[in-house]
Amino acid sequence: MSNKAKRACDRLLGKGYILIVSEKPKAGAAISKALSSEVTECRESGVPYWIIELRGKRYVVASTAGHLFSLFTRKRGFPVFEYEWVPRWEAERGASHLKKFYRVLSKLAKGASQYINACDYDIEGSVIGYMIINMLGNGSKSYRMKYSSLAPEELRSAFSSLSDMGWEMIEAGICRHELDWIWGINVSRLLSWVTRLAGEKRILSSGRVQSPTLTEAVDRYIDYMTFISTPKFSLKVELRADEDKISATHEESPFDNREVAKRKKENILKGKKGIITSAERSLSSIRPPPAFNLSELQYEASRIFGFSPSYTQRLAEELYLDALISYPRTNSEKLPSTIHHEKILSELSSMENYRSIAISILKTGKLSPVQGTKEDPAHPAIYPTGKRPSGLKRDSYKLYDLIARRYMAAFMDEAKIERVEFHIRAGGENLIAQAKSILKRGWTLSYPFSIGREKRINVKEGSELKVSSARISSVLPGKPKMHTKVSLLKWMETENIGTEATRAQIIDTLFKRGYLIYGKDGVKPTKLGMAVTMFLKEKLPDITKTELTRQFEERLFRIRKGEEKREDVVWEARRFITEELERAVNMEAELRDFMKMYLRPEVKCEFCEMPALEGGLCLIHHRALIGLADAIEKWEAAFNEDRDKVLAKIAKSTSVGKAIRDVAKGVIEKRIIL
DNA sequence: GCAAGGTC
Ligand SMILES: [Zn+2]
Repeated sequence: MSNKAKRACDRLLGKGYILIVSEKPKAGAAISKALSSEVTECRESGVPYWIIELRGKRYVVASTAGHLFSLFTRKRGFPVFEYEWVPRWEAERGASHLKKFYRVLSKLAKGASQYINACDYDIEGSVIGYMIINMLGNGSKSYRMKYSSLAPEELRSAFSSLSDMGWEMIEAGICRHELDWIWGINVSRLLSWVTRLAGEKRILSSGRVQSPTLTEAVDRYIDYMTFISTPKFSLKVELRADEDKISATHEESPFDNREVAKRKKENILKGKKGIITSAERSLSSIRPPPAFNLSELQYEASRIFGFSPSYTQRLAEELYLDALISYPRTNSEKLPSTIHHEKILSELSSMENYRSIAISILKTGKLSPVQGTKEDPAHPAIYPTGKRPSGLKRDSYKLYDLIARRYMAAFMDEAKIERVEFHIRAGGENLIAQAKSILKRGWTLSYPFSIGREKRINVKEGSELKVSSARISSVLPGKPKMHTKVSLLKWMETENIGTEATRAQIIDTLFKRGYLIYGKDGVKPTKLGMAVTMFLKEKLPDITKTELTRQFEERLFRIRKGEEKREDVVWEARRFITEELERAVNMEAELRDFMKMYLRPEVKCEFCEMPALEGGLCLIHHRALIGLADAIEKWEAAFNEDRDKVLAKIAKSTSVGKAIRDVAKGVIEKRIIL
């Protein structure tokens, strides 16, 4: 910025103004542009602000970059409840970029005659704006501007109907910060302390969101390791009709008993031939999926490209800052009509890859995209802005393409699929073969990632078939999948803990702390992760439950409605945590020994490195032994074989959990008894 | 140093 322009900005500021505080530079730019056609853009140390005149009054639209202040304590040890709001750049490593925002906002806030909090209209936005006005301002009157998208007409109407600051929402927001801080800092310190007593010096952490997530990963791992169920037997038959190969399944498959399956198989092989007795056709329509919210984008990018959730988030944030896509940290699956779809689509139509699709949408004349059910108080679903991407790295372009295609798909027709179920009679047995064909591609022309393959079978009623082969395989229904980063993220979403902006980050924290690692089947806990989880479960059971978040939300909601006071809620949390921690400290030796047992067990499990708890087994192998004892008779009946043979089968089966195989081997080798 | 929550 030239010195001349800078002087012009300073001169305008000298004449007095009302300060509008926005949450991010993009929002500030949008607000100033919506309110006036003559905007003076100013910049100090790289931080932009905008000056406009409206009906004889001067306004300065300024911006922060999220939270400028956070809770901080100087005190060591626990319990600790002495905290204060401080500028983040002073207190946090890695927050130095906020110093320039702090300086510009300090200067602008001092000279303002009034304030308008125009941060996102949600609980955090209320705190962000309030803190800036309260900590940096001069005490002048303040107002709230409420909008749920950056559409100019909405911003204009929000500006013309300002409300009071919304103190209840601010109080609820501050309370959220305090409760998370009190729980998180105190329990983290307790954990670190106990671990130090147990002879290991490390910084550990626990929190309302991360701890239930860790527990979920551990629980799933244990389920996976100890999985066994009653086997069933599928009977698959390969047939031929001239050129065509047809895969069919016995209509009673899977069978409970292998002998029964064997008899049927022999009947079919003996019969040698089959005949199509009937063909049932069914049509189904598949509606286009709605435009992405962040977690669906993370899910699909993981499924289709193998991107981790935090990688996807980083790429999406870069695309957003390049103005190629809209705000990505949204929960919304809705595309409101205030977005200029026609303009975006015609811009997309100038891009080679999207031309024919975008043109065909525009030709229909009705631009009413599918709407999803999920909502967001401050942002719509993710959509391309229409700006042409150039010079993007490969992965960034892949993600952009996914977003653009998903956006266009929302405007397109349903896809139509025909399924045919062929009934086959062979050797006196009834078989079924499934065919699937796509009658109309519809939206899948734009978003071809979720329709599946066609499976055509060119036969009709009365066609004769030859039996080529038949195969029995045992299956174990209900095998759990180990978590991946993205399935953990989905779990957090369904449990409604964390936010779009933080979930991927929090999962990465669990890895950074050394609680979780990636094994070949997915996410698994380390020894430390297991120790922390068991400690929390056994010694502080209330903290690992998502129930805590539910109670949190209820109390915060009551504060928002003015039915409860922040001080009372914080005081209660403080009393509760004091009691819990005092109780813990009184059992110092017990806690230390518990942690020691998990970190450096004196007596190890017969089969692994974990501590032996009962009968020489760790909790996982103990549970596996019980599972095996439960299942063994059903296996004997299903295979119609004696115990030794069945145990040998289980010890080799890759369908049961590893801990089940371990204990089966142990029983065979007479290291343990069943 | 530890939380969870914003955004660069
Ligand atoms: Zn074990």
